[in-house]
Amino acid sequence: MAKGEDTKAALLLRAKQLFWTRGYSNVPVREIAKAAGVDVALISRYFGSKRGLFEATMADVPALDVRDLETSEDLITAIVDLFSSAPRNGPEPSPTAAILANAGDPEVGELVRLHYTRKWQTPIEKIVPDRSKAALFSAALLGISVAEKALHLPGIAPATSDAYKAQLRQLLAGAL
Amino acid sequence: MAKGEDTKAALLLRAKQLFWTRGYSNVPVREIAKAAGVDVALISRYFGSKRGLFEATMADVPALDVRDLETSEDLITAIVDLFSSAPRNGPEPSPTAAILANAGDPEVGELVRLHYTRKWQTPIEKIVPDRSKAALFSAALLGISVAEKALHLPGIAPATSDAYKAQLRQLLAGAL
DNA sequence: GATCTAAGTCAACAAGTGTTGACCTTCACA
DNA sequence: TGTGAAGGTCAACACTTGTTGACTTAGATC
Repeated sequence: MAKGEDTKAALLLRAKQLFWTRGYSNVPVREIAKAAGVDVALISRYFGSKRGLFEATMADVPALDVRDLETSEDLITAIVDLFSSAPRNGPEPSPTAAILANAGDPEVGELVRLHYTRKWQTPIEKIVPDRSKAALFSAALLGISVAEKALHLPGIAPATSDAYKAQLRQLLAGAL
Repeated sequence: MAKGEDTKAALLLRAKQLFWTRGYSNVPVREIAKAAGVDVALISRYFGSKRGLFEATMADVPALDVRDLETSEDLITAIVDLFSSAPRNGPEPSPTAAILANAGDPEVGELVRLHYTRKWQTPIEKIVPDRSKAALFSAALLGISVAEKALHLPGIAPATSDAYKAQLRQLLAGAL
């Protein structure tokens, strides 16, 4: 039973992998369907449209959880942990990559930017009341995450390294 | 005379404006030609192909000039100056925006990433010998520039403000 | 003025796009 | 066994894409 839910989930997973790495308009729906082992028409059936499928992938991204955090120091620790604990080569690519790949897209760019502010910047502002500082801080974080997980720039060490952690912590502390 | 050069320049300018904000594959060549007030076929004639035109826009970006810089302090000052002196609403969008909009593109992504390392990260490494630190530093810069010039995120003050400059300087200093 | 070349125009092409509607299959339930 | 719906398949649609080749125009050179 509930076979439909399985194909829905398969489509969603493949859509994340493709949309978030290559960008919304660079991925034909036929390719998503093929990767999911499913017919194209089912995308329209289950998600209404290609855009509907994309929206579903973004809706699936959890917001930064700051409920247990009090000070800026807590925030930095949490973020360094987050960066070093994230599954490095899992099947689901980083949502940060989604920003890089889609923020410029005329069709879904606005949606992506909205999700970024809602789920990342706004929570940070809860801990860092200075709006300008919080914006700068989260922007720097975005850059680092993007460079590491989407750009694959040379020179960025694995985030598990202690030396890297220390450098990251130092950079973040300087921003607050 | 040299009317051909004029249309070439017009095409290049419009291509920058469109490619760098919306991304390579989101911009049809017909739209570029229309914006330049020129026939589509001239893109193929003068630049060989759509991709050739894109490459021309990237080749036009100057590298970060670090010849007169010695210390990390010099570098920070130069960058803060660069950020606050850049024409904010000029016709040419920031090359940083080009990275955001195109780094994920399967067709031109590699080219864009190459330009980023060549023209931005490598010069920074000349001043900041620690490769890992330099990478983190330039990644943070990328994020800030992207957030300001391409994402238009809320909360990022105009870079001309003295308070913003001070915050930026502090963040950068923390990274080095 | 004739001639040659650079510059520009136009229509068409082949390929790929998202979406739809008609059809088939499977299976629980009466 | 018959019926209904849910899940899935297939071919076709209207549209947009980058590129090309044949054609026309403008300007300099002799």
